[in-house]
Amino acid sequence: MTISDVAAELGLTKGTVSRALNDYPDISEGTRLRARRAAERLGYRPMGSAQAIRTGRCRAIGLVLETDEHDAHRPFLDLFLAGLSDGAAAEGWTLTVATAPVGAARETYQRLIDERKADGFVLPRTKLEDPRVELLRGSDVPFVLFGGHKTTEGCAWFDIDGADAMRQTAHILKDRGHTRIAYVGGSPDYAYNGQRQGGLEAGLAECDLALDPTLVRHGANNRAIGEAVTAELLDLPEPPTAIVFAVDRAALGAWRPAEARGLAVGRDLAVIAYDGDPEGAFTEPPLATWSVDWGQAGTILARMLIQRVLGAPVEDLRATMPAQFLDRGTASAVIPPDLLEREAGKPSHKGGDS
Amino acid sequence: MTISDVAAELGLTKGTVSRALNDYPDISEGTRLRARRAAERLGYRPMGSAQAIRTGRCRAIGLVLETDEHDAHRPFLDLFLAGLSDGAAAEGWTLTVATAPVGAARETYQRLIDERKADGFVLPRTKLEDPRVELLRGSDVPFVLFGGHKTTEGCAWFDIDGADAMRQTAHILKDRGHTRIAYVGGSPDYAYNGQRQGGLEAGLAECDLALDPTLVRHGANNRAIGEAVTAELLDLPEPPTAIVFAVDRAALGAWRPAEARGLAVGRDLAVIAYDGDPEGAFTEPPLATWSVDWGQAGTILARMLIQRVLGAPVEDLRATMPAQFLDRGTASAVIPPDLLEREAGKPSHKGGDS
DNA sequence: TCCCTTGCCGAAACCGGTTTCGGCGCGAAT
DNA sequence: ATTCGCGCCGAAACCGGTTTCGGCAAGGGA
Repeated sequence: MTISDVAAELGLTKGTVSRALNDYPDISEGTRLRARRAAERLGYRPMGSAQAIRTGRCRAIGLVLETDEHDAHRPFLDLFLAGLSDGAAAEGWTLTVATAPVGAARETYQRLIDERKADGFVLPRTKLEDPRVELLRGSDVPFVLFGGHKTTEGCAWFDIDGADAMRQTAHILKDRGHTRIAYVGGSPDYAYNGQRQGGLEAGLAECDLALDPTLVRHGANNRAIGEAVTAELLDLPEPPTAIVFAVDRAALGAWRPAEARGLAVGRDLAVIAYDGDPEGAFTEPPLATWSVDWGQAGTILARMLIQRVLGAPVEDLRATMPAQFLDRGTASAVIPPDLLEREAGKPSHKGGDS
Repeated sequence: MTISDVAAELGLTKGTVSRALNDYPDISEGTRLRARRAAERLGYRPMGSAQAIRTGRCRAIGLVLETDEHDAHRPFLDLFLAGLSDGAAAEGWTLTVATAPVGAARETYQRLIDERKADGFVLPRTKLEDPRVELLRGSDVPFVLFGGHKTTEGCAWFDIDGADAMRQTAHILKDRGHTRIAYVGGSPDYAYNGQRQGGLEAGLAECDLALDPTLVRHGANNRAIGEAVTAELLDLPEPPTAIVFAVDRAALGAWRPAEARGLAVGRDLAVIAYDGDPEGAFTEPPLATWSVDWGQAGTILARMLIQRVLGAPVEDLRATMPAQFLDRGTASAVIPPDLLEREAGKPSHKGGDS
């Protein structure tokens, strides 16, 4: 079923039908309707490749997933893909997905670009220094960043407002009596790390508190490192009463060292993290965390990229989305006010450790 | 950089260059080489859409992921995609991914077919009764099943040999002294369920054992149901000493009811499951399970689909791959031989339940 | 010498759309 | 009665490839 078939059915030329279906102004309303009905009735849909050749657009958004990073598991990949797919489908676009070892990503992008398998790209997990940005900018291919970058000049971007989440985290912990609050960051290659720490510091400042440098750690992006760092923090002469993790998977490592020191997470030690990893729902108590709506993020990114391909200026294509706080058990550790008053900087909950 | 540019560079016509690059027999070896070198040097790559319009193939394999089933999380989706992508890239193909609510999948397929965004489809998680099969067969679109189907006539398919895994499971448990072995199946809509149960029965038969119908349960495909079923089994007058789960996520529900009855998983109760879910590595003790190499499965499926699109008969496109046993802690519960001899069908490990 | 292969390439049609250009027919303005 | 403008559509070029067809030149056999 081609456009010529539709045209023959109507006694028109294919050019006219094409213009009718694409809402050209030099087509009478009657003809436009007849064409639309005939296309519908005959089940005609334009072949993507055929229009791509003339319009230069294949109406596909590209997504290259970099495999390798073994600690970077993706529990939300399906949701993210669903969001992207929905956003694309809403405009009649589709999704071209490829994977590449982190080193060889360049060739993968290049092939997709050269063969015109995608009109632009969504860049997930952008790093502060990200070779993909230079590559795409150099090839003059539209793209949208998902995450921060050292310079966003000339870039469209989308991000979750992790800074604000952490700012609110400070208030939450302050309201529950905490003053000695530790921060455990993730991988320093990504912008989220600085953003979340900065947000926490800003929030603490609003509470007339400061982030104690001795209570700050970095590079914890998995459970094992999370355990080590938690142990380190709890063994300080003045250990924190609350630990804020930049990454859920690191926070999952808080239990063992805490229990080994006679502390119950959620009662003696408050833990708040970020990501909304589903595993956090199965801990005891469940992990309080800031969850990200990956589906909606995908939809927004798809929409932004399509706008970008269609010519929207990058300045109009920048947005953030708030994370949502899941106020679960690990955040309910409260420092009683009376304790606060008489305490003088000493740990208030030294428990059953030897 | 189009083929005309390459032709101009060489003083040839684009038709000649096209034939040279596509190994037509009426091109001299010298010209073929010159064309190849020039294309390489100029960085020419044929635009996919342009060749699709004439050849009828866009060199893309389609994958539609059905969202909805909230219990069907996909911890291996990234690996599977990587495998598919690799297999596709090896032949110069790409991957078109879409998602759809399970009910509306039909329209999604139809759109991809009509717009020629894919030359064929990989059908993940095929069910015994699967409307996708009829749809694609009716539209005469090539596809490869990943999983069993009520009838594989006219279908290319690939599957993991879960039956053989379960057959071996029977031997493993028998060798460790177990005779009262329970089977907890997953969703009956899928072929794997019957395959795994059948494999277990076959293996038991080889050990001169039979699967006791009172120790068989069905429909456990998540942790909550796994807990309920485990509790039920352990409360039987003659409880099993080993439970075989068709699905890891159901097996994760074995711990709570076991501990509530004073039984330690891996010591008093053997558990063997299937899937290789990463969460199983973090239980105490870690879950013994049959793991599937999703990456390689994807690569094979991609290769098979491409062959199918290129005209290979379905009879040549059928294969299975073995699962690999991860002999971890939960399988090490052993029934001592002496106990076996003097016991008379009574539970040997009734523990601290009231 | 003539004819018939054979190897090799140019020319052009073709795929299924989009887009440009030109012209017909009609009503309104001069 | 022209002329002009405008609405509307046909005709044809065009996009970047693939594929078919025809023909030229060299070589071989009679």
